[in-house]
This record gives sequence, C-alpha cells and structure tokens, in this order.
Amino acid sequence: MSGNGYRKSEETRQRILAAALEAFGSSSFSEATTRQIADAARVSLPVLQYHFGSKEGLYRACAEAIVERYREHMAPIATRAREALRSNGTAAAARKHLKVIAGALAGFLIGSNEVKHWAHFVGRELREPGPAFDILYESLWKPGVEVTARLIARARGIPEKDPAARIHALLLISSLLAFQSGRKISLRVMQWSKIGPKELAMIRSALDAQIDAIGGGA
Amino acid sequence: MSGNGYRKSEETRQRILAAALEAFGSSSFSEATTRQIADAARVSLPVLQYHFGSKEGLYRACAEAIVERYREHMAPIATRAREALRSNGTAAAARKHLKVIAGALAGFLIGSNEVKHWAHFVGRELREPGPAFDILYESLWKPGVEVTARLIARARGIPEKDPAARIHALLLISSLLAFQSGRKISLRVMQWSKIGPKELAMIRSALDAQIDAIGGGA
DNA sequence: CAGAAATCCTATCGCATGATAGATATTTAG
DNA sequence: CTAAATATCTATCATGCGATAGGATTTCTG
Repeated sequence: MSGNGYRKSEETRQRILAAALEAFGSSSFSEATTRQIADAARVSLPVLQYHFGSKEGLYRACAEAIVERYREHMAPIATRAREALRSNGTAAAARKHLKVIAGALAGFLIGSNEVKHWAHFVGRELREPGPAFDILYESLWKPGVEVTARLIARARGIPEKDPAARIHALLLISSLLAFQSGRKISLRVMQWSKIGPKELAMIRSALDAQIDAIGGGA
Repeated sequence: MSGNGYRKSEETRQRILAAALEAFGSSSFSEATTRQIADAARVSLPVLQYHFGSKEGLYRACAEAIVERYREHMAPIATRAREALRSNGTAAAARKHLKVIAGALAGFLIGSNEVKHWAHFVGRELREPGPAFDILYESLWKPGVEVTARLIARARGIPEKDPAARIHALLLISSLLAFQSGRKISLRVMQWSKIGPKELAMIRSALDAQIDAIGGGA
C-alpha cells in the first residue's frame, strides 16, 4: 500500500488521518462518510482507498493512532503506579496513586479539545464493538482497569484478585465518563457552559472524595 | 393519523412499536433501518409511514413509550424519596433512600432483557442528542439527577443547591452505567457470561459501599 | 348488505453511500 | 532526461436507504 518511498504522500496520509479522527470522533463509523473525510482532508475520494484500502482500514488506522498518543500520555503515570504496587506500598500510597491516575485521566479526557474526539471514538467502540475493538480493549481498557483494580484492592486491604476490586474499578472509571461521554448532558445539569480549569478542579475534588471513601469504607 | 376508530390497527401499531424499540435499542437512529423494523413487525414498509408519519415520528413514539414504562417502575420509589426529603429526614435516612433508588435502578436497567434495549436507547439519545432528547431529558434524566443530588446533599449535610452534590449525583449515576451502556465490556473484564442475580447482588453491594462512603466523607 | 373510511400492499422514485475503472499528474531511479 | 513507479483525479457503478404513488383489501357505519 504505502509507507515506503515517495515522501510526498506521507503528508497526505496524515491529513486524511487527522480528518478521519475528527469525523469518527463526532460521528459513528457508519454515520461518518468517506466523502466528508475526503473533503476535510482536501483530497478526492479514491485517495482514501488508495492509502487505507477501505473505510474500515481507515477506521483501524485511527484506532492505532489513538492508542499511540494515549500511551505517550498515560504510560509514565501507569508505570509509576505499577512500581508502587510492586514495592508493597501502603493503602494511603495506593489511594494517592489512584488520585493521580484519575486526575490525569480526567484532565486528559476532558481537557483538550482534540483529545475529546478521540475519547468519543474509544468510548463508542468499547460500548458497541466494531472493527477496532480488540486493539482498544487490549491496549487501553484492560490495562487501565487492571492497574486501577489492583490499586483499589491495595487501598481496601483485600486480595488483588477479589472481584469486588474490579467492580469498584469499573464503577470508578465509569463515573469519570459522566463528564466525557456524557459531557453535553452533564454541562446542562451543572448549568456550565464549558469545562474550564475551575470546573475541572471541582470534578477532581469530587473524584478525590470518592477515592478517599473507597479506601476508608471497608 | 391513527388512534381513534378501527381497532384492528391498534395491534399493528403495537407490533411496530415493539419492533422499533428493539431496533432502536440495539442500533442508533440512523443505523436502524425502517425495512428491518417493518420485517420484524411483519408489515410492509409504508405501514410505518402511515402510522407514525416518518422514521423520526416512530423514533419519538418509542421515546414516549419508554418514558411511560419507566415512570410506572420508578415513580413510586422517587415519590417516597421526595417525601422523605420534605419531612427533614436524617442523613442516614437519605443514604437509605439513595440505596433503594440505586438498587432499583440497577435492577431495572440491568435485569430484564426487554428493558435493556430501552436503556440503550435512552443512553444513546442522551449522549448524542437526537429527535427524542428533550422528552427523555425532561422526563427521566433531569428529575432523576435532581432527586439524587438532593439526597446526596442531605446525606453529606451540605446545602441542596451545592454544585458538589450535583457532581456527586452525576458520578454516582454514571458509575451505574458501567454495567448498562458498558455491559459488554464489563462482562469481559469481570469474566462473567451474564449478569444474573448473583452478579447483580455484587454490583448492588459495591454501590451501597459507594453510597455509604459518600455520606461519611465530608 | 352496500358504501365509505381506514388500513395495508406492490412497485417505484430520488438520493447518498462505499467502491472501482481508467486516465492523468507527480515523483523518484537509472 | 527519460521511463517506471507512485500518487491523485474525474466519472461511474451497484447498493441500500426513506419516502411516495396508486391501487387492493379490510373494517366500520347506516
């Protein structure tokens, strides 16, 4: 397909990818149209097929691009948390790492305008599995839930494999999504016009309270 | 259009509505097709237009049907909670009502197989507003968040209008959705094959812990 | 049992979509 | 500089969609 030789096309490829990320972010796979993407990338329709084979190929390429960017952002934080787990940290330390992770994730998901589209892409694909489910599940969701569950188990003083820890992890992560997938509706409920630094701080503080409570509860 | 006279058509109408609820539950408005709905209802295509005017009209009718059924199920519980709020109940009483509401909602959303489709319909429409947003927001979401936020405020001993109470309400409700919108992926994480009574009990117990924590935190 | 009203069907329209054919333009290699 | 490889374009195809036209059928009214 492409990738080697002829360096001009690489820039086209990136332009298409950027347009596709935006399109697949704000619409679903079937609702977004290749024409709309081609227009936004200022190329003609068949160029998409030339570079990515098909609409589905383009979609998969988007997923891979997202995974890469997400890794850059979250990897250091996750690594630090895993190190803390290995070194038998205290419950309080586990809570601290949970707060860092949740806070970073909240900032990442809710903060930047570009990332917002990616987050929608990921959320949709995980809720309603499509061509990119596997890569997103294995690269993002599974490890994220894993480390969260282990930290929660540590914070509550229960075994790492306890299903209750995983349930709490899912509840915690899912609650974060109130202001991501559910952004529009949450803005309406809160009567906010946007989520700026002030609003983000309030959300973080509520999350911190939740996390403190998780640790103290049992 | 229809509604009066000729009683035969009423049964057709119901058959169409049932097929549409299932279709719009498992696919989005644009992904579900009128042909598929007509087939499932064992009628020909134009019958949909005859009874509901258009695809969008049918969609709206689905939303209204859902609201009605939801009301039947949740109204008594919500009413009892509101009474408790009026009569200046204690923080512990507020927590108890929160548990009842969250538990009932969890059972309602996650339990029945029929309701599962409706819940997906509602969730999708609230995340990505379409023709039925207003009725769902005003009839389901807004009052639900409202009463939850007031109970949380009471449980935490903060003013009813405190934005923090609303944030916590959104986080709580959103966490519930881990096993609703996110059912597939949560089953995978938990290595469950379905959400039966045993699994539901574990979820309820985790939610109760969350609610206890909310009350005790601040 | 008529005749009118309502319900439902077959056939088709117009449109948007993803994909492809085939020609043209651009870039690199020798 | 030329020729092959690569990249892009215009024009078109086949398909599936929501909607409608116009006629047949069923159901109620008197």
